[in-house]
Amino acid sequence: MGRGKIEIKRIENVNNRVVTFSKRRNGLVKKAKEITVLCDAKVALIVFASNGKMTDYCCPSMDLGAMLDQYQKLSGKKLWDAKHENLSNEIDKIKKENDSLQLELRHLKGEDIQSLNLKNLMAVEHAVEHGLDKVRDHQAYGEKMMVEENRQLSFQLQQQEMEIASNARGMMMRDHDAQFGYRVQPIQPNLQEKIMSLVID
Amino acid sequence: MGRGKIEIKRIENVNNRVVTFSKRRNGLVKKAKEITVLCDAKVALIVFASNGKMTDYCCPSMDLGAMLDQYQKLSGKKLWDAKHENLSNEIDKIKKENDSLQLELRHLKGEDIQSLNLKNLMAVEHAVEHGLDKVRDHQAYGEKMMVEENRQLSFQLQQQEMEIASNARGMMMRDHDAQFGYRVQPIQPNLQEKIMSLVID
DNA sequence: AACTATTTATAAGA
DNA sequence: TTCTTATAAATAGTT
Repeated sequence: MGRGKIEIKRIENVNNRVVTFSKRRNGLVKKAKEITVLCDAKVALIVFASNGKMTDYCCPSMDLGAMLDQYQKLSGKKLWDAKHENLSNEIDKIKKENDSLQLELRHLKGEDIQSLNLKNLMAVEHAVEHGLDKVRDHQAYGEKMMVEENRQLSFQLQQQEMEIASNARGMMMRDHDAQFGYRVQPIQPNLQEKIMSLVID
Repeated sequence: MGRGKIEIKRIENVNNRVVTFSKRRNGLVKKAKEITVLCDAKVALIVFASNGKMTDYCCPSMDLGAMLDQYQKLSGKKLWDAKHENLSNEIDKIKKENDSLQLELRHLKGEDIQSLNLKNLMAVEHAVEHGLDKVRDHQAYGEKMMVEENRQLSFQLQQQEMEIASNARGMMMRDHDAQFGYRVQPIQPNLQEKIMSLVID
């Protein structure tokens, strides 16, 4: 419908294609609106131009979400129900995992143990005893490290005092021995940090 | 476009309306196909007749699901993402809860305690000690109940023996004292079951 | 963005 | 529904 007949195939001239798109898209939306009004129809229309720009129309009597729900019912095709189901399943799985963790935790804290039989009760006792041992070992280790740190700090202090004494002597000797000056480095520089992290909140 | 001009308003004559719907719906789909081919456009079209019957068209280069994903991105409107987001958020929340439960559990078992500071470490120690006490109390309670149960069983046994002796005596007296017959009931009927659940796997 | 010659869609009738 | 056909509407090519 125009000055000349055209074949229905891709318009190669970019400009013509863009102009034709614009005209026909307007026509399509107009027709969609008309059939909606004339015939009481429900219409949803989404158009993407080749440049990605979108145009859409949805009849006023039903929103797109409802249209698509209806589409899924009538066509049997799934648009989002599948994803939806997967997520729901995952939630169920994680919730169960959560419940069993929570129960185990309560057992280790000595709660709800009425529900345990003797064998499981003994397993819990062993787990708890073992945990307690490890916690106490760890604390003992911390104390041991503290003692070691003390020893090292004392050592460094002594070294620094010696250095100061040496520098003082050097000054008195007009820097005569400066080439033999030295600086003490901590043997394990991060040790103190590690221990402090155990002690400080 | 036809024998006469028409106003764009609802066609009241049902038959005309249905016929017009049919013609215009075909026209709409045809136009949708044409713009798809001519202009490289992506088009999705869903039409419901007033009787509920559905017609749809989707360009061959993209399925409806992908079209709608794109629609949501470009329009910012949510069709099903809202539902999905809720579910995803819930999953995240539960997963985090899960992680912290798991960490707490490991701590109570004496694992990963390097990451605890002294204050938390002591809290864990107290929790574990308390749990151990409760587990041991519970076991002690079970043993005590066992002793008590034994005592009661002995008592019942004795009562039954007396009953049997009494019945034997009654028979000899030709049921003369039957109105004074009695039956021993267990004092705590479910006690044994409770204890067995502690002992049996 | 207008114009307009032509093609296409379709309203009414059969 | 389908076909026909007169007419309205859409639009291809042009300005």
